Amino acid sequence: MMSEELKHEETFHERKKELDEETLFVVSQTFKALSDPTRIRILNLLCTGERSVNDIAETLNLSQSSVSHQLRFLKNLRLVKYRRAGTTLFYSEDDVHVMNLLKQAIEHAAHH
Amino acid sequence: MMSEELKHEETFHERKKELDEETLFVVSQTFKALSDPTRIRILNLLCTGERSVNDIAETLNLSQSSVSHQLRFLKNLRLVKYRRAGTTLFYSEDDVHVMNLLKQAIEHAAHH
DNA sequence: TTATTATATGAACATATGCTCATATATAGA
DNA sequence: TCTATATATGAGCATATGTTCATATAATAA
Repeated sequence: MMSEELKHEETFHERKKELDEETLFVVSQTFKALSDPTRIRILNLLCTGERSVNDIAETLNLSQSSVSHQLRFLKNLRLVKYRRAGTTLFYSEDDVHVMNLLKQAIEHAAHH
Repeated sequence: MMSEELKHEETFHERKKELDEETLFVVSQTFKALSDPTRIRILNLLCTGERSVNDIAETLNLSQSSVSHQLRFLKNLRLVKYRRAGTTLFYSEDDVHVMNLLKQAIEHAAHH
């Protein structure tokens, strides 16, 4: 029989179910990125191809500052990348898997 | 040529790209539910079958109150449901699609 | 160099979020 | 009825979040 000290520990069978802190952090951060309407609109726009910051701001009717802040957020998570052309930065998607999660959710929501 | 008033409106070709407010709200709410470590742990636990509130709290080392609050949140979004057995409420998952999004993200995060 | 254009950044602010604590409610049994 | 157990709820609090405003930085052209 198990000792008192061990009775709350996981058995081999249960162990794989619990998520380690690293995975938990990455997953929550990923979904956090997709939990804001502004970021969703930006990512959804980038689905159609690369766009400059001002282009995004004008197309989505957002302030340049707001877009820039959100792009920094998305870039820190490596969900977007950019290339420079003179003074203009063209942002584009950089994580196929996360974009897929977004597309699935949009598809599902739109069909209801 | 287009009038000044119409120059910023969407053409037929562009229209389907922009998300309507309803879709935007549903998608952001869905991902918001998945953006918190506590809720992720709860949902991940419910993947293995129904669980009582206290069971969840003890298994995940969370307070009863915290679990109850989060379950209310998840229930409002219809991501979980419950059945009563005496004074005990057994919660279980109630949205296969969202659970799938979670599983995909966990799989992807764990493989890196 | 100076001016212009595009973008980034930090501070300030209002709102949202998640937790704890105390307490309320609900069901079952004695 | 009274008691015990399981869960729900509201208030309060600390922290996180997203926006705006003003300004800084970077690249280019004159």
